[in-house]
Amino acid sequence: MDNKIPTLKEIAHKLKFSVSTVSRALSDHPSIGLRTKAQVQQLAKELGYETNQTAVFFKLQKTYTLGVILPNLKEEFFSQAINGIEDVANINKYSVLIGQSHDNIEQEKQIVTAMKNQRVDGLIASISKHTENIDHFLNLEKYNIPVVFFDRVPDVKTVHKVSSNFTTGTRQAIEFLIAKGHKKIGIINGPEEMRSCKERVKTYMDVLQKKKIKIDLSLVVATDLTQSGTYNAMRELLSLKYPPTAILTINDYVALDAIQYARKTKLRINKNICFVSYANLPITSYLEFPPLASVEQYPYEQAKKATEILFELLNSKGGEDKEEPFYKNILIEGQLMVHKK
Amino acid sequence: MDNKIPTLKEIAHKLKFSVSTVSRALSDHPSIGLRTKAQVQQLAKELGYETNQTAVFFKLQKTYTLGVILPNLKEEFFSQAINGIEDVANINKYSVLIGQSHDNIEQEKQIVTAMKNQRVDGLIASISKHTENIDHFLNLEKYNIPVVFFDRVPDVKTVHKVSSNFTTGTRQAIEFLIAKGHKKIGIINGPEEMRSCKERVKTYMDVLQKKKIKIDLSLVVATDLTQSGTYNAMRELLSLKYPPTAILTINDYVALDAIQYARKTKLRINKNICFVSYANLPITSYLEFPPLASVEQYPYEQAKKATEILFELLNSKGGEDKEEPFYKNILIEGQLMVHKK
DNA sequence: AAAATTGGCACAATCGTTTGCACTGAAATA
DNA sequence: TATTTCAGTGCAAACGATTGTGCCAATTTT
Repeated sequence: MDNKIPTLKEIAHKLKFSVSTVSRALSDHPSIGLRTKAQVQQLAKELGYETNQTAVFFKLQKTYTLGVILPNLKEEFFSQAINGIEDVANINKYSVLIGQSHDNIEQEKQIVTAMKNQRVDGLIASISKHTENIDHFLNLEKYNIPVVFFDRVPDVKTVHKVSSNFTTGTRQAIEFLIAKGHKKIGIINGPEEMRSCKERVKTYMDVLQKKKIKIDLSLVVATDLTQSGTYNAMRELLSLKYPPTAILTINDYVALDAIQYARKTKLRINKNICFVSYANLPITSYLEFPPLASVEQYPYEQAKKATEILFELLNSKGGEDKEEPFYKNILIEGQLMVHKK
Repeated sequence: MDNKIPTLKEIAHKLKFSVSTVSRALSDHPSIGLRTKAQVQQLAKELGYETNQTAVFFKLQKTYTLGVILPNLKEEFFSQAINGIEDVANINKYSVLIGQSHDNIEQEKQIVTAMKNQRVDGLIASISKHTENIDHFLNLEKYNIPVVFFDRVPDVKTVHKVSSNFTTGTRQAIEFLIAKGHKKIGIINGPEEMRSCKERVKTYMDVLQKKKIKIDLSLVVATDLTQSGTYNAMRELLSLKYPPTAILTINDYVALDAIQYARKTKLRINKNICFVSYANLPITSYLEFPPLASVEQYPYEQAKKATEILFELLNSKGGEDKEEPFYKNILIEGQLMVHKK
C-alpha cells in the first residue's frame, strides 16, 4: 500500500553496486562505466526514482530556492513581476518561495527570518511602503544570502537594486499635460518614505520651471495609497482656490480612486479634469473614463533583471571571494503610454 | 568575515553538553534540568542560533511546506485565495510554495513533479482550464502527499475538494434577470472541460423551465476565456435573430470583454443589454457600466477551507491509518451581489 | 540500610545524498 | 616480465538535527 519511496541505497542493493556508484551514474559522472550507467539509469526509471531534494539541500547547503518578498500579489504589477522572477528561476532550475508583507513591517521581518531559516539561496524584495530601516535584510548578508531589491527599493547605496527611472516617465507625463494646455497640474504622491516620491516631485518642478510655469506647492498632495487617503487628497486639491485641471497620480489604483472621487463631484473626466498615472494597468482599458496616459514601468522586466543579478551574485559567490564592494543599481526607463480612445 | 552559522554542536561544545541535550533544551523537553535549559537558551540567543530547517526537513521527512498550484496569480480571485491559504498555513507554521500553471497542462505536471521532489507535505490545487486527466495529482498519494482541490476542481469523486456551489448563485442570477423582465437570457460559458459550466447550464434551464420561459439553446455559447474568444461569443449572440437582452458570463473578466464588445456595437449597457457574472471583482466598482450583479464565490473562504482540510489530512495521517475512503466535497454557496449604482 | 524510583544527561543511530580518496584488475608501456 | 597507468568501483565521512535507549547518581520508599 504505502509504496516506499525508492532511494539510492535501494537501487545500489538491487544492482550490487555501491551507493556512490549509483549516485554518480545518475548524474552522468565520467568515471562510471557506460554499461553501469545504463543499468542504473534503467532501474531508476523503472522504480520511478526521483532524488530526495531535502537530502540534497541538506548535504549541499543549497536549496535551489529563491525567496521573494513583496507587498502583495493583488496588484497586477507584482503578479507580473512574479512571472519575471519565475521565468529566470526556472531556467536555472530554481524554485520560488513567495511572501507577502501586506505593507506591514513586522510581517516583512518575519518573512525574512522564515526565509533565512529555510535557507533560501537568495532573496528578491520589494519593500513595504513604510520600510525605512532595512537591517533585517542586510542581516542576511552575514548568512551569505544575497539580496536584490526591485521596484520599491531602499534609499541606500550599499545594496543591489533594480527600479524604475521615474524621471523620464514623469517628465514625459508632465510635458504631455503641458502640451495639452494644462497649467495647473496637481500631483497625488505616495508616502514620503517611498523613494520614488521625491524623484517625482523634483522632476515635476524641473519641468514646470523649464516651461516657465509657476510652481504652486499646494498642488502637491499625498495619499497613503488607501481609498480614503486618496479621497482626502482629492478633496484637498479640489478645494483649492485654483484647483488643478490635470492630476498626476502615483499609480493607477490611486488614479481609479481619484477618478471615482472626481466623478462623484460631477466633474467631467478628461474635460474638466484629466488624469495621468503610473503602472499602465490592463484594467484601465475597460474604463469609460481612464487616465489619459500612464507610465509603463515594466514590472516583468524589472523583476527579471533583478533575478538575473541575483543569479550573478549566486554564481560569483563561490567562484571568487574578491571583495568588490560594487553594488548594482539598475534603472529601467519608464515610458509614457498614451491611451488611445 | 564569513561568520559561521551556529549549530547545535557548537553550543554543545561550548557548554560541555551533548548535542542531544542542547537539542532537547531548546525544544523545552521535560527531561532537561532547568539550569541547563536556561544556560543553553541563553547561549543560543547570544550566538543568534536558528535551527537549520533543511536539516530538520531531511531528518523528519517533513518540510512544513505546502504546495499551491493554480492557473495564475493575475486574477484577483486567485491572489485572494492565496491569502486564505497563507493565513491557515502560517497559523500552523507552514510555508507556502506557489506554482502557476498558466493554464498549461504540461507546466502543471512539471510543477507537481517539482513539488513532489521538494517533498511538500501537502498540495492545494486549482486545475488548469483544460485539465481532465488528473493522474499526475493522484500519483502523489503514493508518496503520501495529500491533495485538496479548490475552485477549479476535477470531476471525480475520489478526491478532496472545495468549490463553489454554482447552482444557488446561478439560480439567483437568472431569477434576478427574470424579475427585471428579461426573457431572452444568454450565457457565455467557459470551456466544456470545466465542471462549473455544465452545472451553470443545467441550473439555467431548470430556472427557465420553472418560470415557464422558452428555452433557446442558441443563447448558450462558450468562450475559451480569452478576449477574442469572448468577442466571438458575443458576435454569435448578437447576430441571433432574437438576441439576448441579458447575458450571464462565466466570470467578471469575460464580462469586461463582453461589455467592451457590446459598447463597440453601440449597444447601451444596462439599457439595451444587461450583464451578470461571477467573481465579484473589486475592479468592477470602478466601471462606468459594470455588470448589474455578480455572484461572489468567496475565494478566500474556499481556499481557507481547502487548507484546513489539508491540515486535517496531514494530522490524521500519522495518527490512524484506518482506511476510510471518505472524500470531502465541500460546496461554498455563491451569493449574488447586486451592484448598487 | 537496602531496594526501588527517577531526574538529568550522554551515546549512538539515523535520515539520503555527495564526494574525496583508496583500491582493484586489466591494459599499456618499458 | 616487471612496472606504470588508468578506467571503474567501493569506502567512509560528512551535512545538522532528532530521538530511543542506557546509565549514573540522588532521592524516595520499604
